[in-house]
Amino acid sequence: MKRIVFMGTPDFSVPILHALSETDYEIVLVVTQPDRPVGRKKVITPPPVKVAAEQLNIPVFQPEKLRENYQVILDYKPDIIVTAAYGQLLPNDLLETPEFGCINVHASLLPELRGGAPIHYAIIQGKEETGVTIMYMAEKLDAGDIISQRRISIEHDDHAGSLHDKLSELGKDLLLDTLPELFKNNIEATPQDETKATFASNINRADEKINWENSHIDVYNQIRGLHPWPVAFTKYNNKTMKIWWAQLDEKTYDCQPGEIVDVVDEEAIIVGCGNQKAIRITELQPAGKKRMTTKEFLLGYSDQIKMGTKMGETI
RNA sequence: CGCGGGGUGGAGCAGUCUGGCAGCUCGUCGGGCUCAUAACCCGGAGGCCGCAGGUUCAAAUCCUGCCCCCGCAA
Repeated sequence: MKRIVFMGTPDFSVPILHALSETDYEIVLVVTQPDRPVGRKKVITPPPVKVAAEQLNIPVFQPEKLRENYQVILDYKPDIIVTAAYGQLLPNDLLETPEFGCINVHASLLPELRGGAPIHYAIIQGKEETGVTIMYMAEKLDAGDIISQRRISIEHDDHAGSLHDKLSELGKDLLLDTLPELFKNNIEATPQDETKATFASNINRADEKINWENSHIDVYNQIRGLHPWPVAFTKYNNKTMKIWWAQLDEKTYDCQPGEIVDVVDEEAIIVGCGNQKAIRITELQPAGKKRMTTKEFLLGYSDQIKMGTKMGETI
């Protein structure tokens, strides 16, 4: 029976862990990030993979710095290390030790979208197709030789959340199909084409702010690419307003970027973008309030939404 | 003790500063109009105003403590 050490941290990794646990392979150890303070109240919270591993009665190891503290993993004598969104780079000692190597499940079609936020950026960049890649891990982030890939199309109304779930499932399936071939030494890995590498580093605050100068397509992709986390935002009346959901409006408007040009059926606020087209905001969240539909918002805030005023401006 | 907004019928809000009948929009129920309607007209139900204490003739409103939700920052 092959001995597997699984390394992962967020929700993306959980279905993969569960699937592995139902195979004939033995998961001897789960490595995940340490419990972290979460949210405003800083409640110490275990990562999803830890919760799942404990339910499966698998030992859990949570080094603060893997590079300085990995002997435990070697002691478990894994035949292979499988990672999926673990969150730390593996030291060379680990990469070189297991007989069948260290492989990673990555949520993009490498060499595109290397880095920590490939799902978000696949949508933000308006891609119509993405996928998952299983590759050997190299010292450099997400740069190892490709073992297998599987594609999936991005639907027009997909968002980061829906695509995340699909890719997690896809990655799980691909891993279950790939592992047997790997153990039979049936695979030949292909080096990545470095000239085609693109990067999707973690989302920062600036990436979440809507630039109304952009085309309505780009704005729409940004909104759905950041939904349901961390959510795109703009400014209105000098306060933060999160934009949870919107639709494209293909009509041409004579408008300034960010200008409110119309309110339709009392349930959508239409905001002009840089290309004279617009988006229809259908779900939003004013600062200090809960997420709500535009219809609900207008019941109480309609006097604050005036035609011709602009979103995105900090007064 | 990091900064800030908030808790008011089922939903979203006003009212609080300056104490004095619980208000708006929507939904809901009943009736009417209509070929018809999510449109329009009429009528009704639905509130411990987050919790506890204090001040007052009188508290959603002022004072004190607590709970909860959210936007930032980290």
